[in-house]
Amino acid sequence: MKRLTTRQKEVLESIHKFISDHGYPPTIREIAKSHGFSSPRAASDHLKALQRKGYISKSSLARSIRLTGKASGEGMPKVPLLGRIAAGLPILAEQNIEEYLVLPPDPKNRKIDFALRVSGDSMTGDHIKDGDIILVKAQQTADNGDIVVALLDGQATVKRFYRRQDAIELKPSNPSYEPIEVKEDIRIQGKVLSLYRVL
Amino acid sequence: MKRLTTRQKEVLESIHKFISDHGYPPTIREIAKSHGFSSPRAASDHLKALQRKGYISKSSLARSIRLTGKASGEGMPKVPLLGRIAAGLPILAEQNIEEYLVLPPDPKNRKIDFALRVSGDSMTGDHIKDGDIILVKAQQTADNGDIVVALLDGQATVKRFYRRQDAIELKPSNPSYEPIEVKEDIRIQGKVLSLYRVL
DNA sequence: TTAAATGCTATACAAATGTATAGTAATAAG
DNA sequence: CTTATTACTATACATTTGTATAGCATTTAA
Repeated sequence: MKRLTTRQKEVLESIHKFISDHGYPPTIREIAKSHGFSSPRAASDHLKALQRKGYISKSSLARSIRLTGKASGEGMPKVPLLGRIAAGLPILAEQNIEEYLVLPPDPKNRKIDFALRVSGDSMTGDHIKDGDIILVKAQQTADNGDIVVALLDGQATVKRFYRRQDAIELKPSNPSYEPIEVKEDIRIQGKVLSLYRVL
Repeated sequence: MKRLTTRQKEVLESIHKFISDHGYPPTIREIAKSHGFSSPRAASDHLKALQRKGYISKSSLARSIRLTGKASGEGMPKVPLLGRIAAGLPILAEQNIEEYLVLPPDPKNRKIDFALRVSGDSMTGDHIKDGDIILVKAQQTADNGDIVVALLDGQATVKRFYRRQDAIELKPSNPSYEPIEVKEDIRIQGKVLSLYRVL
């Protein structure tokens, strides 16, 4: 799913709010008005972009906008899906949030704090592949063998966690990658609880 | 809440179904058409009655019907999770249903018909491992390269689908397994759309 | 560097849509 | 018995609404 511009995010958010306030989707002119556009065309352009990027679907009928994915699940738990991690910021900083995901209830009743799109193939030994979305519980430490999210050089990375004598080993499960040794464990951001993949 | 007539119940039910099918409420004419009324007035009369009796609320805007109270509390989509497949029965037979899963809305807005727990490691080349839950759209055929669910010897199996000259090839993505040739494609039960894994 | 995408203003138009008017007939309520 | 409610047909009309046309300035991607 392609990324949205700030403006497009605002428009999508306003549609979400309108539906949750009114119970039915807004018209193009209602969207325009709520953003101060003086022409329906401005709102229509945004809708076309949102549709092209897969965030909404619509027909040529009145009030026929449908939110795909996230907002259609009212009342379900929502977690932030983190995109590119900006260096120096806390991982859950708003700048890092790409969108919000609706999740099914965790089968073991654990709390999911955030989701992250996996990039790279360093964990293919655990059958975690590029593009997979991992669901993560935020925590600062972990047990040996846990799959964790850690910040390395301002980038979020997924690795297996092992506590050594005087360091932490972050081990890729793909043997073509080398294990990484870090001194502090404060870079641990969370533990991976589940995985979701769209084919 | 005043009681409804049979006809009014039918109309209310059709509105409910329309919203759950389309994601937005119907127009007066769409309601009329679905009940075979030749005049929008007929549907409008029913809406007035439903509003007076407190079952809906509406404004004078397009598609502004709202279901009040419990009628609006739509549940999330639930799909059957299939367990051991009983030989000779249709895959969606009640005997095969282990439990019902609440799913997040599909990001591409596709319809999920059932879920299946993967058993075995024949698809590890696609990073689908034992215990994974695959979300499947029911269909009788597929395109080359699709990952499908098929019935082989009364057992549900997940393989890649390839149409050959006079047969169907079901190919495991784990090279230590041999491809399977079948004559008919009527055993295809559905196409795998997404995957969920609990760690 | 050139094309595509973004983000708008302004106006116009045909189709979609809620509502109104004018009836008819059967049933239920007071 | 009379009135309100139910349950419709048929047509008309003003608004609402999506979309189209014609621009323009800025930013992003190839």
